[in-house]
Amino acid sequence: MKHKVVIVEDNIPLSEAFAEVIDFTNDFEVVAIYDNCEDAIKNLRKDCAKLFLMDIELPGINGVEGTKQIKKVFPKANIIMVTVYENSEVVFDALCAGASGYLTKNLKPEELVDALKVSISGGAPMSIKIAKMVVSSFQKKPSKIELSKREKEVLVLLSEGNSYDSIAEKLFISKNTIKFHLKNIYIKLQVNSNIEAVQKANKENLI
Amino acid sequence: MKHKVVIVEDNIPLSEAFAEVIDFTNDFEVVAIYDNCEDAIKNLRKDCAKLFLMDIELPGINGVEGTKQIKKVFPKANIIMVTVYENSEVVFDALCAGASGYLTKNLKPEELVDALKVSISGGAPMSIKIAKMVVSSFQKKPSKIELSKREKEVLVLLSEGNSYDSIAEKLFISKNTIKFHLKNIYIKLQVNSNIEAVQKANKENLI
DNA sequence: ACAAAACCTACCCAATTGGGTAGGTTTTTG
DNA sequence: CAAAAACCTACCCAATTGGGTAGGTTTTGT
Repeated sequence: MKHKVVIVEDNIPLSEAFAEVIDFTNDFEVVAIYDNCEDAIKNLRKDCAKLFLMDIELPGINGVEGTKQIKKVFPKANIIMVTVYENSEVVFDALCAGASGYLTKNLKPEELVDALKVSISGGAPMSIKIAKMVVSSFQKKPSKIELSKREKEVLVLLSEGNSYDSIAEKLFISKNTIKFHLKNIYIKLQVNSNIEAVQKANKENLI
Repeated sequence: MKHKVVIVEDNIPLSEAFAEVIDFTNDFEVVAIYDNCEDAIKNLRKDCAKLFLMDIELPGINGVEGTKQIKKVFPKANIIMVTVYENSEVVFDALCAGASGYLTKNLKPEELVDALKVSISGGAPMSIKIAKMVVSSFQKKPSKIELSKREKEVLVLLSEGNSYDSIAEKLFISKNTIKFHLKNIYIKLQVNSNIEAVQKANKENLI
């Protein structure tokens, strides 16, 4: 039994080329080709495919939105984005939407097939550049802002929802001292409210 | 000119096997093998390698900590973790520390060489399972908590550090209404302060 | 058309927070 | 050692926030 693949791509020659490559394999077969997400979503249950090759730039519903909708119906669908976009925002949007892989259109036939194999076996096919982007997104650069140990403690407790009183109790110091530290924290972070301080500390990886 | 590789691995037979594979290639050569991070860090400038194969479980400084220190001296070092650990915490710790790739020890010789090639060309070599984990980490599951459109607007503005007054101005409604919405938000999120609300909303991907 | 939900406003009071000054001790560092 | 930095406390006052009640309009769904 071959794995069913649906292609959603408005560049017809390209989708036909993909289909030809896929149908040539022993393990995969293309059950439908759509040039828009709407039709793909309409026929989801009929096609009953586990694998999707999804373009991003599509007329009507775009690929990211389409991915969300397909995943809502079939959470286990493997949706591989195949697009020309390589800028970080689109990539992360697609991954957040539930894409299980991300390839760029300049891929070779065997790469396409490899990606399908990787995907069906629970992996996440990615082009080299995308993999790098994804990994890089974890590498938080340290902030240049320096908080003292005590200031960090206060900020952490504050971020957990403690009131000044509660922080004071937990650190065994007076509420006035908490205020004193926060005042200094606000200056260092250049903010003027507790919420901003917590947000900024999070963004700067200070806590 | 071959690319210099340093191996940090306390399983000597394994590190020697790696070295043998690497030295057999035309593009890479092992310039040093260490069974601990301390020595590797000490000889950083002498070895002057661009590539590191780093074990995680090491006596003394562990691989994650070692990675941080090496990246501090050589931010451009390509450090590939090669370990048996596959649990998410360790993987993400390693990536955050600056690892540019993550492989598991059951890898084949050609996979090792491929990883080096990928890494040197700016990519991020990962085993299939790790790639999947990394991609999955982006897929935020939607919260079951439902906020109205207005409540989200208020919460977003609050999270940006606006005071009630400021939020009221921006939404063209009265401060009292802001308080009203926040009261409801606090109930829905089961919190009782603005900071907690913002934190929880972030955690639940509500804003 | 009706009910439910969402949205809006106002008022009150208690509690918390922000910002300031003024001073003290302890720890770190040149 | 002396200076600097971090840490601590207290007090004051203005402003903001939390929590409550009581009512209104608009939008949504059945």
